[in-house]
Amino acid sequence: MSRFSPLPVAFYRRSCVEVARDLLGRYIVRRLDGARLIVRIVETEAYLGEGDRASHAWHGRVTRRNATLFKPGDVAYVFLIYGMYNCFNAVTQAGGEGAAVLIRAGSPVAGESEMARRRALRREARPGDLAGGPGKLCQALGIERRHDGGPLRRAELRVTGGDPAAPGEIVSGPRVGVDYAGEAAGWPLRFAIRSDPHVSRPRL
DNA sequence: TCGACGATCATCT
DNA sequence: GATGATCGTCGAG
Repeated sequence: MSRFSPLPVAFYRRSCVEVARDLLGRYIVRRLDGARLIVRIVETEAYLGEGDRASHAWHGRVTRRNATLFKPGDVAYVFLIYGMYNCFNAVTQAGGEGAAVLIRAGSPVAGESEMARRRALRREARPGDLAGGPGKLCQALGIERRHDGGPLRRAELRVTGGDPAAPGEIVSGPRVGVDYAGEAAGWPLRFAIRSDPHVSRPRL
């Protein structure tokens, strides 16, 4: 598999946690107004589905907002958070389970100046400024609600083979921003490439 | 119909 | 460390 060919459907139809780890190092390739924006995924979080209180699929509840979560793997789940930012997920597993992987951070590979423009940075970019957080990443890559439900294998937006992280350089810890989720808040479902400067805060 | 809230971020102190 | 921005969605009424 080459760095720029889309990951096959079968890649996503595995356990959510497995996919979350395997997505580290892969590329998100975004075609936008003739430009090509690329980031390498350096941080992910697994959201397991109905048994996971932090998941939008908690309790198996299906609503208009989260319907995409229950599709079979290989589609994007994009939702608006705090009225201002989007979050980009890859839906995983066979379908009907509500399992997905949140893409929390990426390291810019190509199109940095366009990303900086989209992020409206007022100062020189420091590591993590462009895509070091789920909201930032979507802003930098122009990922919006209209991508919700779309396959991750289109020219407009795709996830490709990239430069996968070695298992030994993967670290894990509790997920960010889910303190309300009781026991699930402590589950080590956040994954990142060790010491990568573009990983979001708090650092793992 | 309405009130509460969130898988965040930038900008303060 | 604390706070305000900002709005679609959900579930209660």
